[in-house]
Amino acid sequence: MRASERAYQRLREEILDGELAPGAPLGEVEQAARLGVSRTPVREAFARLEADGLATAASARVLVVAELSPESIAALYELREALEERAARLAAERRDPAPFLAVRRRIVAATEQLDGGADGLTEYYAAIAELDEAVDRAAGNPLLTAALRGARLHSARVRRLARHHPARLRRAADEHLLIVDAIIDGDASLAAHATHVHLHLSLRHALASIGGRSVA
Amino acid sequence: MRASERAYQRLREEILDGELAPGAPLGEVEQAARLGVSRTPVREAFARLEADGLATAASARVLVVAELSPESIAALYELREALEERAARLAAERRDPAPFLAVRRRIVAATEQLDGGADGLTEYYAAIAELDEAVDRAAGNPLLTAALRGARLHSARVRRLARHHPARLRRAADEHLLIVDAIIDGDASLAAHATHVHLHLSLRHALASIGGRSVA
DNA sequence: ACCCGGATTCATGTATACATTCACGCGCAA
DNA sequence: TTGCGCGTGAATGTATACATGAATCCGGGT
Repeated sequence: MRASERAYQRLREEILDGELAPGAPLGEVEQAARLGVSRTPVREAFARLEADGLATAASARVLVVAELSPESIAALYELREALEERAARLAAERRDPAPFLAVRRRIVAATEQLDGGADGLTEYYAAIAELDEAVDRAAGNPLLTAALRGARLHSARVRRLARHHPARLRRAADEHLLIVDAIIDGDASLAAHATHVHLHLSLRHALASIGGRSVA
Repeated sequence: MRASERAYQRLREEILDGELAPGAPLGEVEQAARLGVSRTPVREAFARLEADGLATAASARVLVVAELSPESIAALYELREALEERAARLAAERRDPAPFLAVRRRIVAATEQLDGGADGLTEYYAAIAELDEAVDRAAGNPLLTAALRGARLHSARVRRLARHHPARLRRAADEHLLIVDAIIDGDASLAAHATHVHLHLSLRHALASIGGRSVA
């Protein structure tokens, strides 16, 4: 694999996992040394991270890991609402239930294994990721999918911050199933509204979970 | 100014203006020679263009100017609908009429000069750009603004393709004024619906104007 | 004549050397 | 003591040399 690709994925993972904390400075030489590549691929990785919004220019010449304040989390969910609602609506209008029937089974199965520790959690998130992908495919709008990709990246950061109780995950699964069923039924309006409700509750849980502390 | 910045802006302008036609290959050495810089800043410019969606990887190692088919235009307007409607709604809810009163005057003045040739057209688009900026400010959501920036970039390409008759521009101005008035009145619902209508009509005009030919 | 395989070539991918600019700190003067 | 100014340094910005690998073209075989 290309060195720039490895550098990008590694840095992205570290930012999403919180190993690189919000506000942490990103120096080319430092990261190049740490990752074992030259500055050139690191520069490219930095550029992609900045385009993703995971890194921001603190001043003219210093790049830092993007902040993650309650305000920015609220803004993120506002954006996701606009995008996911539209995507869900388009998916429902498509009327191609087959992939969603498959996703539905996977979500149900994953929910039953939620007490199985870390593996259960991983499978749960994988199932949700498959739902996202199915929605993107059905929506059939590459630009929308690209915009959603960025928003979901940020959501992964939030997810790690907000420790998810099994109770919340179980309820979230129900919300997801309602969305899936609406899409299967071709009920675009319900798909959109159910998506809205899900995001609203997710945001409320996330903000409550981090308790207002700015994770800078 | 940095060479990479100049290269990016120049290439972006040329893509938006159509001088670099959709499908045109972007070679590092070629553009570096043409722009009078080394490959390094050109690489950075290419990366930004790809992040903007103005360039896409045709194969593993060749980058081309992004296509602009009727399908992608429709997809673009679908994305803009989702984003602009939300932004207009947020702006209306903010209830800070002052900047919109100013923009309103500017749009009205620009509309009256629409027969004044190229200058009138430039002023018209500048007024619309000011409206976009005012909406972004009022929405107060940096992520939403960033997503809109990308979508509006693509719209600039479409605009150049669809030769705009004065009649359409005058009508578009009316649509914009309705949006502005809704925001001034704090009528979020009307602002969103008026935005929807405007984008719908703009898309219809654009598609009719380019007559279904795929501008690849 | 057609197809397959390998060498060649050229664009990209990476590393590194050089240029530039900004920031920090030290020293001098008021 | 404090403020200004210059020098030094360390970072980024740029250029270029080198490595890699994919696409093409040619030659041999079927």
